[in-house]
Amino acid sequence: MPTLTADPDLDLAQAARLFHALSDDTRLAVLQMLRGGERCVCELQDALDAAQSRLSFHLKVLKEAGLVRDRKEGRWSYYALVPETLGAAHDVVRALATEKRARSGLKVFGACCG
Amino acid sequence: MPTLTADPDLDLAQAARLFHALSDDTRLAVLQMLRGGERCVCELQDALDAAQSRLSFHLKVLKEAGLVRDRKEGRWSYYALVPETLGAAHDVVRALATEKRARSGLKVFGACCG
DNA sequence: CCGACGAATCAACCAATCTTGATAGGGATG
DNA sequence: CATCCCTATCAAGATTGGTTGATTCGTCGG
Repeated sequence: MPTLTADPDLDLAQAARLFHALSDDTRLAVLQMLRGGERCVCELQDALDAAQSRLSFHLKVLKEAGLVRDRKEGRWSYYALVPETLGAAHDVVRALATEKRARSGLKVFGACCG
Repeated sequence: MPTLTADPDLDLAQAARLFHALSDDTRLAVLQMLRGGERCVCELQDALDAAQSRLSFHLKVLKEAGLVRDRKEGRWSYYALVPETLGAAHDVVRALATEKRARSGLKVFGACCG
């Protein structure tokens, strides 16, 4: 679902949600771990030593942002990266870093800033 | 100051701060505007129609994150992007999107997850 | 020197987000 | 079925973040 539109007038609201999901130490640590492949919740718990419900909360945030997906197997849950969404974030950042057509010759200024 | 270390064990705390600065509509709109080049505060105010102190607050957040720099000229302040910082954000996202060396042959599992 | 203007800062308030501990559900195991 | 394990969810409190309006500060014009 998190499909960001291309360069011109990208969906800023959507991008903001995405960056919010990325704006937390614990969540970034989770993503970092998942770079190595799918992980079970308990592995993450061990590695990050985060309280169970805390980790669960952050996983939910990541999932709702579309950054990870989960899969249940028996009594375990496994989480993995969703590369497309990271790709989308990547695109937004790149777009922002890219200069837009310079301001047109005639001044677009408002009433101020002689 | 916002120098993120390269791929292995990137500075997650720093990255989190960066993404936090990016996680707000108004701030993204500001950055978006600045893609067109340096802008005076009053221009931003007009374009985004944000209350003066509100905008000032967000500009401060962006500045503290190193995403923009400011320059005073007479009674006006001009803000512009700091491309390096966006570059850093870009790198972090790319790193996260990049698979790390697969997990070693022997299982690194903790006490759980048969 | 005085008043107007552009911008930053402050204090107060409200809203969103995180953390914690408790509880509940679903699957395995005996 | 009784129980244990793994995970999700919930409610409560603490923390952080954003908005608003007022005040302050520096600069310019008269």
